[in-house]
Amino acid sequence: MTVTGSRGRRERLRAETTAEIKKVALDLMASGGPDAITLRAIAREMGMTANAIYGYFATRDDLVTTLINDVYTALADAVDAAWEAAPATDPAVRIEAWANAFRTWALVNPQGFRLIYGDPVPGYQAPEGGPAPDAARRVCTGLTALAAAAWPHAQRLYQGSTFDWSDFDPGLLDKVRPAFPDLPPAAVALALRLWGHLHGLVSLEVYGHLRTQTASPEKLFQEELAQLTQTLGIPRGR
Amino acid sequence: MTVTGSRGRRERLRAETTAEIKKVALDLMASGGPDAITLRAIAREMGMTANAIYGYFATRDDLVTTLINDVYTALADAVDAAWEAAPATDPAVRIEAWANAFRTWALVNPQGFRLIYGDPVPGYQAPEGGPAPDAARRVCTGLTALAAAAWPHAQRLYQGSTFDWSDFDPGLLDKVRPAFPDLPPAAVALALRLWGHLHGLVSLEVYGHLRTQTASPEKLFQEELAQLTQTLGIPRGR
DNA sequence: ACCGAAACTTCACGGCGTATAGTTTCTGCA
DNA sequence: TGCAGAAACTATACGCCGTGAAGTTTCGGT
Repeated sequence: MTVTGSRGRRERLRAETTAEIKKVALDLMASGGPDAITLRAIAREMGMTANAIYGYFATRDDLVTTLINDVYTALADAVDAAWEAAPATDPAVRIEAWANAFRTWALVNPQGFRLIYGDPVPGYQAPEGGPAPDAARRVCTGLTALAAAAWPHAQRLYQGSTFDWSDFDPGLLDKVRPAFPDLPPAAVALALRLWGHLHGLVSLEVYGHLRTQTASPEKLFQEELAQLTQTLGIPRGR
Repeated sequence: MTVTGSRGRRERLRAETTAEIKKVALDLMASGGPDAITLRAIAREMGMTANAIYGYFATRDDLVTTLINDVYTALADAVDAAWEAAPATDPAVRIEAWANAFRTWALVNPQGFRLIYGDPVPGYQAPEGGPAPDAARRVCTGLTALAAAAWPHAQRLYQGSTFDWSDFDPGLLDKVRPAFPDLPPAAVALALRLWGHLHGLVSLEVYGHLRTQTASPEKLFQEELAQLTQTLGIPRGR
């Protein structure tokens, strides 16, 4: 009956319901794709009416934005964890760990990948600055860590390049430059190019465009990684 | 009043209406994204009832499949034309022409790119073997031409690789092997990897994921191409 | 005990794909 | 030339969707 106890109960119930809405939405997405995320289906699953959800999320797009944030954060956690777990002494292994974690997460959560990187849901309009700027930055920062690990060996590839700090988003640089003070602009460009390599193969695979052409996307991806570390000039072994 | 004249008229009207449906659908897509492709909106635009469209396409998905085919074919035409127009004597220029045509087409037709490579339309189910197998194969074959042009210089990168013909789709190989009889399996793997590189950067750009990080996706892409030809060991100039 | 807010329901609107049935219009043949 | 039949199209209906407005229930705080 204390003030905090009472208000705490209200808030706790509210938080629980919010969590259940998100959980049900993610379950629906996992089984039926992002398209299956509908307020009415969520409410049905929860034994409520669709309008009850408006007490927790202003619009469906708000809910979707929150989901994207959660899912994108989970992806960022996964790749960060893989990076941390790999030995800091072996850049090649670390880069491959990051990349394999990225691909594996995408294959395990294909609908989540679509939610983040594809057209999430019919008619969805992302908010200003993207639906999950923080998670996106975390992934980008992780990529920059790959680039930083590779940079001592790879910088020779960027002799003639003309990248400048002004080519990149200040918000990204705010996170990246303090973490890697010695890195030049070209290394950030390298990070984004790495992203392109990985994203391209993985998204072709997730969307089924590779399946029609090859039986072994896995082999393709591992070959990509092998060539990548080799091209960047990263020594293998400890 | 001849038999052929009469039947010709019917068929001509039918063909015209079919073409108008597709044109209106593509216009709607261009202005409102793939989501805007709805039978009711198309019919509204044409002064018809939505159900009238069922006389021309069995379901909405059938219409979408046809659209994907048309759009994918247009993309294939664009990249093929760029490839043909570039001098056969300079592989680096030819590869860059192909890649730039790919990116340019995607930036000019972002909604088309989404239609082909993303989740096309709410609830759309692609038919067996993909919506546009021929166009997809054409693009893949074009990529293999890039790989073939690069192969004499790049094959050293695939010394230890273990690719086999059985790793790839027979339907793809039927088109590719006659055209490039001397090419080993690893070269097809290279083609798919090239696809990944280009697709990754372009799709990140089209879906706005790069915009949040860099002001110059163009520079990034050109750098990618420069490194690509360099890595593959393709000599520049004639 | 009671007030007020929060949580939730009910009803309604317009949009969607599409199945069924009915209507108009045109073609080809006797 | 007239008419059967097919083709083109409309009307109506069903269940799905997001969402707004208004009404009802529930419950913590005084």
